[in-house]
Amino acid sequence: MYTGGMDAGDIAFAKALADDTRQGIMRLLCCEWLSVNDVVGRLGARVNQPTVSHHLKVLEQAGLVRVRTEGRFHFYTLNQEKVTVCCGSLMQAFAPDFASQTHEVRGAK
Amino acid sequence: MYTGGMDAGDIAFAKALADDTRQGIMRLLCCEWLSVNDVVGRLGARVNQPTVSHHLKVLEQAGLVRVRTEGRFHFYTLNQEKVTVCCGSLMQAFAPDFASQTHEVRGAK
DNA sequence: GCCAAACATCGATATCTATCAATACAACAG
DNA sequence: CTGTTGTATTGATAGATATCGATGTTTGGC
Repeated sequence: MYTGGMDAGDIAFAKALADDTRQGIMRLLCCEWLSVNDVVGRLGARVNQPTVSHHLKVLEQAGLVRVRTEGRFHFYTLNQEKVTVCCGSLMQAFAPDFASQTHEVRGAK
Repeated sequence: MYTGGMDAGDIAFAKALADDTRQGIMRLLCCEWLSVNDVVGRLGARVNQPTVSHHLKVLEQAGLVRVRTEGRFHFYTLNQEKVTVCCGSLMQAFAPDFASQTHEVRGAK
């Protein structure tokens, strides 16, 4: 453990992205709202429900997905603004010579 | 393991970033060339040499650092173009609604 | 109230990874 | 050639995490 840095946000963002299954889920949630079982279904028989729930929780705690509860269904979608902010932060930290075109994010929550 | 995606580059990039110590090293190497012992020294007494060598190897295999050998010294520096390309790729995949301002990278190797 | 569906949580396990001490390797100095 | 310095590699270990079966919890239908 390093514990000498200041922005834990970049670490949390990178950790959330550092898994194949999670990136697969993120692709599914990129442009639509899906329920947990929808995600399970689209991932095929490779992953089952508790695993998907676990990954969605990780993504939620990293602020990378939005959740909307409707009855007994929990719908998730990707938080593209968060992705944009984090990529911008990474650019500023690790590619300052290329970060001139600052990504403007209006109302990023 | 998911094994259903196509671009392993984003995974490798995220995994390389998903560690505090490695991000600390990346910050040091962002804008200058440093030898391994230079990095060890600047990290204070928190991490020692084999650990730094290990992290540098991980970063190198991810294409995130450039190496220049001079005598018995190995100098490393951050590859900002690679960071830029990977952030752009992440934006295209996970924030397509915000990825309009495509980051132009000339001669990114 | 009862059952089924959707989802979360728990417990166990296997794999991965970060770390360090010890050692090997390479280059330079004498 | 010998000793020293800079770095890489090895082996061992502790901690993290991805996965799944089993179970708990909540909601809706009857």
